[in-house]
Amino acid sequence: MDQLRETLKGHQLRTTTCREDVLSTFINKKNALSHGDLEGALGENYDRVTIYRTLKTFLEKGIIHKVLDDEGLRYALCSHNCSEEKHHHDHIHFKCSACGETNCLENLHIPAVQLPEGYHPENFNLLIQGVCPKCN
Amino acid sequence: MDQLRETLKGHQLRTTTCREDVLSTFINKKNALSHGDLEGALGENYDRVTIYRTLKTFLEKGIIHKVLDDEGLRYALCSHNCSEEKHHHDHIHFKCSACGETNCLENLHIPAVQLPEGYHPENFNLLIQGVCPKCN
DNA sequence: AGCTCACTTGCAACAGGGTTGCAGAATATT
DNA sequence: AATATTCTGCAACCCTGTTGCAAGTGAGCT
Ligand SMILES: [Mn+2]
Ligand SMILES: [Mn+2]
Ligand SMILES: [Zn+2]
Ligand SMILES: [Zn+2]
Repeated sequence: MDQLRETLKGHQLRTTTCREDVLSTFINKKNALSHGDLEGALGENYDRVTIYRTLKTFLEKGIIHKVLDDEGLRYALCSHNCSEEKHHHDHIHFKCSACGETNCLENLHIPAVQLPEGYHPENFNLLIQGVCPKCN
Repeated sequence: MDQLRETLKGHQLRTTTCREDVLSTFINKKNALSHGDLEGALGENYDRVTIYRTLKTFLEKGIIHKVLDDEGLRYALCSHNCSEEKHHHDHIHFKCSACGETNCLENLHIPAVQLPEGYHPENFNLLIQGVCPKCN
């Protein structure tokens, strides 16, 4: 609980109950969350718009990162300390077609790809869909 | 023009001007297109809903495939003959942050990944963002 | 060519996701 | 406690995508 305040403070963010709750939701549920997920978990306490703005703020500050998905965006905690300037994510995301959860596979990073002449890659995003260990 | 009819017929689809126009738009522009792109190109001729339904039909029949994107879905032609049952796509998509175009890199396929025990992968989707040859 | 039936389209209406402006509330600082 | 700054809630709005239904069209057959 004080951990949360530390994290927020560390990113120059004021401590508000909404930010604490959103952050602790990300920490408790381990998987990637959509805005809808958060609204489901916290919707009675906070306005939709506030949750949107909290996500946007967390994104900018490097607290969470986007997770691509074939049916809408999700977000997950940045494990390493990402900053406002630099997100460094080269890990793989796995979406289970059975339980629907999307998870970061933090220690599996995306293999290097030899691109043709002239391409300057900056950012990689690999989503693998299939069945996760819990569901097979 | 007769090529289009052939393709549609080959997928058990009736020939309609909307389907012909959507298909030829995909063929002419080489890059991945969103519904909005198509609406921009053909919107005066067809209703939005019809374009949505055309995309859905083409998807189901294996004429086009989804392209993941951090700001909404796009679609691109399937190069190999995909069917209603089986899409086989393991190629990389590249999105240029300068011109905004997303393209299939058909001959670059996604490198194999060694997943931990218990994961059963079925589908891979790799999006690389950066600057394309035209824009650097 | 004309008939028929199944499929396709346009329209209207709706649901969901996401954004913006602004006034009031809460936070951090003094 | 007073202040400046930031954050929240609300309302309004736009964009994307879906559904139901009636009218229109395509393809196969006579
Ligand atoms: Mn991740
Ligand atoms: Mn492709
Ligand atoms: Zn699962
Ligand atoms: Zn470019």
